[in-house]
Amino acid sequence: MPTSRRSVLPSRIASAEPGHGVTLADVALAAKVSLATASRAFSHPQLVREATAQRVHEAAKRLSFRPNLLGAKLRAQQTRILGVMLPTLENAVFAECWRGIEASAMASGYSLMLVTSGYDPARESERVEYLLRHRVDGMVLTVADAAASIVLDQLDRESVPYVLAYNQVTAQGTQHGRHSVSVDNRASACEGVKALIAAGHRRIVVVSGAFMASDRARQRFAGYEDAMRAHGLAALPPVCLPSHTASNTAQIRELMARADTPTAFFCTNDLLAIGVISDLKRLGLRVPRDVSVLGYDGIALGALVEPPLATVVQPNSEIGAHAVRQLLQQLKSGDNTHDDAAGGALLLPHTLRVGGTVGAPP
Amino acid sequence: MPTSRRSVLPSRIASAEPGHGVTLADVALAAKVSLATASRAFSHPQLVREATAQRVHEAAKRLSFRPNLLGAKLRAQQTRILGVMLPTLENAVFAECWRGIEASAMASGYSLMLVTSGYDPARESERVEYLLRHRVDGMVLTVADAAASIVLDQLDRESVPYVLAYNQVTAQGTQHGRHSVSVDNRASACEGVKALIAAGHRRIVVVSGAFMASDRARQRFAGYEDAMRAHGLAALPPVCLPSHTASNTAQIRELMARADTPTAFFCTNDLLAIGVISDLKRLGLRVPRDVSVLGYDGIALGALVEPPLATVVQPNSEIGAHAVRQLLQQLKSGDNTHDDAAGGALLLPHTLRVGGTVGAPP
DNA sequence: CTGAAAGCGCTAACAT
DNA sequence: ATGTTAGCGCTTTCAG
Repeated sequence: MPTSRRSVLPSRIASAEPGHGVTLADVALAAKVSLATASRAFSHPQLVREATAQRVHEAAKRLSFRPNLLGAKLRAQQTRILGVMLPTLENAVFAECWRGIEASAMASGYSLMLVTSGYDPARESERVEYLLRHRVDGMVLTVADAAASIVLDQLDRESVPYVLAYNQVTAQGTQHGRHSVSVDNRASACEGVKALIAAGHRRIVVVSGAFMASDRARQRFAGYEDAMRAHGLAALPPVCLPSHTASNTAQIRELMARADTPTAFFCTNDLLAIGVISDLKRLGLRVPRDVSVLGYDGIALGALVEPPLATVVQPNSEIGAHAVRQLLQQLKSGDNTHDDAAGGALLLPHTLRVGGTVGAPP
Repeated sequence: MPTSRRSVLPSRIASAEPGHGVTLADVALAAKVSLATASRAFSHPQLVREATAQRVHEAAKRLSFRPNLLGAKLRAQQTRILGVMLPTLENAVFAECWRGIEASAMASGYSLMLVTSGYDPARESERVEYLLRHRVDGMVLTVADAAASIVLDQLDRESVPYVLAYNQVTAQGTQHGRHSVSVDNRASACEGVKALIAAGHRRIVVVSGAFMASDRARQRFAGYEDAMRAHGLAALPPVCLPSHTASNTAQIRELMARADTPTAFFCTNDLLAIGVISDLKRLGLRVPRDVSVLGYDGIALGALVEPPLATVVQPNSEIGAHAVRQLLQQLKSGDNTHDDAAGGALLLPHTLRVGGTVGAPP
């Protein structure tokens, strides 16, 4: 009678908590089958006679049995849990991405464990270690700078399967067998800036949050340089605004007070763009009448405001969904990241949303 | 030699994956102590001689041992994992709340499992079941309508410890021993509307997303009625906009075309408010010159736009942090939710942000 | 098709 | 202070 030993546990109220404390052994007992058969009735129904399976399921329902995933996971030596590390959810880009991640993981029967890093490398390491202790089967993550990431190096060393989202693996990263899902940051930024140029702009300034720390900001800046160069225009030095969200009226004012005041801003993300537009308004400037602003990300909010934010649109939830799919595939084809020749950067199509905050120069 | 049996597992590459596959038994062996002592060196260092503990830790580092939380959790019969169910992260309110939840949980050594419900009751049940299978010790959640929530009833029945965030437990909920952390929705909304009235507005219309489905929308509407009544004004019927984010220019136009056109809108959340402001602009109306708009939530973005969104500010990340703290306390004081007399609604202070999109009526 | 039994990695009595 | 041992709930050979 393997059921009676549970009474040693402190203050377990027998029937007050249905499903809590009912084990597969109890179900087996109630269905008058062995533990093994009960297990099979759930995991491998084809290995058990129809009628027997029925009995087991009935007993399970009657006892409101809830399988304890912990036991299964421990035994199976794989958790079917995916770790997800994103910089923050307060930037809608990542919130939208999470939607894709969750949908994709759920659809494949995988669970998720989310942590945020706040773009802080120290926290990145700590959180990853934390995910690893939970024995996640793999991870989807966005790091500040993939090219200089201690945490990715560690993951490579331990050959933990992972897929980057948004960070775009470059030639150098490919050697490590890294995988990534993103848009083509450089080409898409170039396209966006070309649209600005096509609208008549010549003095275009890039505005970026932590420029040095973000690989994407740098890639997008390179795209800007490409576009400017292609049209024989001088690339201006980027302006770095301290925070991703705070208003920086002072810096903007200074910029607009210079001799050759820019006629357009290319902000490396939408949140920043929205902040810049507000700063501009505060200075009495109208957008796009006096200055044009182009963002990057394509968060839903951008389409909501008036005028709509012109921007380079990434398929955020798709990026998340594909990252999971990619990771799952990697898991299936053996734990070793390095054997998959199809690895590297998966580039998803971007689109341009123009009009709105982009117009002709004054 | 309990270490050699692991070789039966399929394709385990011995030293390629440090930490992966190294068990406490290996560490014990290397440190020449028993499994129990090795365990104690980590969990109860005071029960072990200094020098011994040292040896164990060294061995652990040398083998890059990473504890498998699964084993510990299974044995401990508590996972130290908290489930979190939020409607969506794409509304910044919940993203901000998550920040508080994560910080608070991490600080207390708890892990998190996040799911989103999309305000869909069916998905709510499914996701909660999912969390329960993972044996979360308790949950923090926000449901569409706490008063009519199947999932909360289930949680009550099974006496799973949980704390509501944003949903405000009312007298009826208190009987079930429910806990919640929120602002005082009704009083704060009332205050907000009074500010509108103080600015000179008389014809104030409430705009809400899914009104019938959201308890908070209803409570905030009640606050609006209180304010109107207190000033002898007629409460107008609320306007329900289908989506939380979509633009609804047509409906707004219709509203503004009526004889007694409202001079102010009270939107039951900030995202909605931002949408309404854009719709108004599209109709050629200026905010707050022609119409005033008051939001509710206090998302960071609202302070960023120009003019800044007038709104009722909730301490979102605090709500999350307190919900976790509350839950942890509940877990400590025994699993039974119903014995805690201190239960009920924890109300956090709200603030008002006026000016910006609220001005005098035309 | 079903059962018995051996663990997955860890912790906590219970002995020394 | 340390070792021995018995499981946590589940899956899965290996035998019948």
